[in-house]
Parts: sequence; C-alpha cells; structure tokens
Amino acid sequence: MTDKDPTTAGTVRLAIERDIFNGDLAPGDALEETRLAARFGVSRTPVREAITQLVQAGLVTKRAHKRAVVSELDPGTLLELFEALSELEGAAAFLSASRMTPQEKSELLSIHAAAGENLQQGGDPNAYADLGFAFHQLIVRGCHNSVLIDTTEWLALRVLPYRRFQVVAPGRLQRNQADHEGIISAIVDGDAATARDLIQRHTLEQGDALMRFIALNKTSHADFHSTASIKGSVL
Amino acid sequence: MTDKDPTTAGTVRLAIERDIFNGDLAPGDALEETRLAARFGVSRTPVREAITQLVQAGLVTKRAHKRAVVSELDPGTLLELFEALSELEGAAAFLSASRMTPQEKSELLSIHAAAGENLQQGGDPNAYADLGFAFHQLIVRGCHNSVLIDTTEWLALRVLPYRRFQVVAPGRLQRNQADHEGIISAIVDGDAATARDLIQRHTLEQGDALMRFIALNKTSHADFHSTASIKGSVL
DNA sequence: TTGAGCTAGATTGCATACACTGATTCGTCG
DNA sequence: CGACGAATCAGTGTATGCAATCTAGCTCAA
Repeated sequence: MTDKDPTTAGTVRLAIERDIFNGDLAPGDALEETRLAARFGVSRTPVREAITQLVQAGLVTKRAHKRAVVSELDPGTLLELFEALSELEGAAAFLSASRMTPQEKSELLSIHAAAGENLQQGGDPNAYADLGFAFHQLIVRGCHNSVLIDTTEWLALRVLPYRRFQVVAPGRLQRNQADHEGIISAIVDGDAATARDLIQRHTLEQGDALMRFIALNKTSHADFHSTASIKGSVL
Repeated sequence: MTDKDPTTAGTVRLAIERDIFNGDLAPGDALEETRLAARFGVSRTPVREAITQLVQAGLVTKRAHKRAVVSELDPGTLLELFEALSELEGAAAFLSASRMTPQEKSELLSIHAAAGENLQQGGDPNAYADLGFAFHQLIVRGCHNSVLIDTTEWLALRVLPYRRFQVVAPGRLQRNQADHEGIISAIVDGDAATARDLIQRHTLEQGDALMRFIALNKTSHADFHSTASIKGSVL
C-alpha cells in the first residue's frame, strides 16, 4: 500500500492522498488536472495516471469527460462500509487470536497502555486517535493473511477522509478504551470467537457514532468545511 | 463493475480483462503497451490507462520501468485469497439469511435445481460450473450491502484467471452439490450462523482443491499452457 | 421574471514526440 | 576461453498539442 514508487505519477498520487487525508481536499472537492499539474510542477500525464489510481482505490470518483471529485460517502454507503469493515476486522481478529506472535501481542499491549495513559492524563485527542488507529491496524495485521490485510485496510482507507469529524460524545473515549480492553483479553487468551464478536460490535458502533455525528453536523457543504479545523479520528 | 464506459481506455480495459478470463492471456504473460496499442488500433495513452486500472484491480502486476504482467498467484497467496474469500462469503451469507427477499430465495432454489438436473443427467461440466458461479453470486448479492458485494466479487475476480483448471477429483461435483444443498437450507430457514459456517467451509475446500490441482499440474509454465483447452470453473 | 437555447471558454481524452531506464549483445582485455 | 564493460536497443515514463466534450454565462422569448 505504501510502496516506494520512484515515478512521478506515484509521487503525485501520494501527495493527493495526503491532501485528502489531511482535509486539504474534502469529499466533494474537484480534482482539476491542469491545476494539480501546475501545483506539482509536472505535466498533466502523471496527474491523470495518479487520478486513475485513486479512482480504482475508491478515494476518487470520476465519469467520462467530467472532472474527478473526492468521493463523497452518503450515510447509506457509510453504514454499508462499516458493516463490511466490521466483518473483515472480525475475521482478522478471529485469526489473529491464534496467529499473533508473542512479540505482536506485547506490542498490542503497550499501545493499549499508552492510549490508557493518554486518556487518564487528558492528553492530545489526536494522539489518542492515532493510537487507536494503530491498535486496529496491529490486530488486522496479526492475522498474517496479506490478502485479508490489504482488503481490510483498503476499506478502512475510504473512511479516512472523514477523520476530521471528531467524535466528541461524552464518555465515548472511555467506552472505546474499555472495548479495546476486552478485545485484547480475548486475543491474548486465544478466544477467537469472542475476539471476533467484540471487535465486530466495536467497529459497528464506531460507524454508527460517526454517522450520527455527520448527520448532525453536515447540514450543508459549507458546514462541512467549517469543521476543517477539528481534527481527530474515529478509529 | 460492468459499467458502460464510453472512453477508449475503458473499452481497452474490458478487452484485456476478457483476454485474461478467456485464457488468451495467461498469468505470467507480459502486457506490452505498444503491441496492445497496435492490436486495438489506438495509441499507447489509453492502453496505459487501462493497464493502470487493471493493476489497481489486482489482475495485473507492474513495477516501475518494467513491463506489466498478468498477476501470477503462488500457492501461498492463493490460499490466503481463498481464506479471505471464505470469510467474506461467510459474512455475506450470514446477512443474506435474514435479508434475501422471497424472490431471491426462489431464484436461488431454481438455480440449485437446474444444477442438480445437470449433474444427474451428466450434462456439460462448463454449464454446471456456470450455475455454481451464479449460485455463489446470488448468495453474496443477497446481503444487500453493495460495499460487501463489491469487495467479495473483487476478490473472486482474482481467481477467475484460473478457471481453466478444471477440478476433476472423483465425486467432487456431488459433494459440491450436497454442500450447496445444506447452505440453501440454512438460508431459507434463516439460520444465519449455520449458513456462514457452511459456506465458509465450502469455499475453503474449493480453494484447497484448486490449490492441489494446480500443484499437481503446474510443474512448468509450458504445462500450464497445455491445459488451456480445459475449461471450467471451481466456483 | 423565468426558462430554454445558444455560444464561448474551460477541461478532459487521445495522439504523438521526446527523455530516460533497463536489458542484451558485442567487443576487448585479462 | 571466460569475464567484464561499453554501446546499442527495446520499452516505459513524461511532455505537449489537438480534437471532442462539458459547463457557464448570455440572449431572447414566453
């Protein structure tokens, strides 16, 4: 996914991806080839190729002779996305329970501990969000099935443009941490079925929370942009 | 997936896909831009775009400054692929058990009946394989979650280039039909957990059978091509 | 005032030309 | 005779130009 690509097209693709994840490019924004080419100091050709790649990755939507736009996820699709993601993460957790190496398990524990410390000391929410992301990533990768890993992360990628929507419901972070606690126990104990069940429910809840947050805040496109300063993650 | 794309690049992409699924382009074969451009009577530009799309779809592999080749699946990856696919189909079946409409269920039953008839009358194995493919597709689509459907079919697509490997183990088709029988019962009864379990095991077995068949027959690349006349499906 | 039709500008899709990288072959030296 | 190196060549990566298409703004009529 994050392979080093010495070609210009690959570099441009990563740059655009960064912009999308940073929020410099919001869902619905247009990707104009000429403008991007000028901005990166290259011709339109590699830009076009980068856009083609992003379209196939699902981050960008495009139709013939119409300009490409950053994919917008309507609530329905978002719900479907999280439902599918919860199944995939559940499957990965199921396998991870029996396949993670002791080293991977200890890494998982240390990340969880760091997140707990951050939470207790009222640390940076962004840092906590990043730790949460790493937590999920470690579990997924612990299944040692690269196809399953790639597929899961591919879906997770499509939610990233919505990271800016901070989930601020009261007590949400504490519940998140408690969920993680239970998931870790199941994995460390090798209880695959419980691990699957817990993380699946957990991911579905996250999606639900994000959806409700978006439904409340995104009354218009302008409002969407107004939240650009709020950064954070739901993962 | 099969969207109408009026652009040249889209047409070329579909043409190359066809060649891959038909076996005119076997895994490992090189895709040379100039040659393809000449063949389709277009310039290299749309051909490059088509190849980029196929790379992102996983059907083609490419590295910078090296020519693109039809993706080759080593036994390990193939195993991972089927493991992931079994999880996804299992998840879809789980949801389908409660979401399929009566109409969809009856369609499923009629396809299964047709397959049974074909089997009993010693009909065309290719036709049986197609029915089996339709069977799986119906179950997946019955979950009514387009993200899950697309993801599952995307993985299934990567196995299609190996359709030519007919699984001819004795009694295999009968066991396949019996599996389908059980899966249908579970879905019609609304027994989601059983449906998931059965189809998951079923898909894993299919992958295992395909893997063993390939391991036996593919002693060299030449041998691979020699089986080109044998057509069929494992789905 | 509002809506349909049209025209001009902007933008995409494709073709062609050039630059650069990787591979093969041939020549030379040990 | 074998091995190393340089030149040549095939093929990909990028730039640019042109034609087809879309979009926005305007005109004009209802």
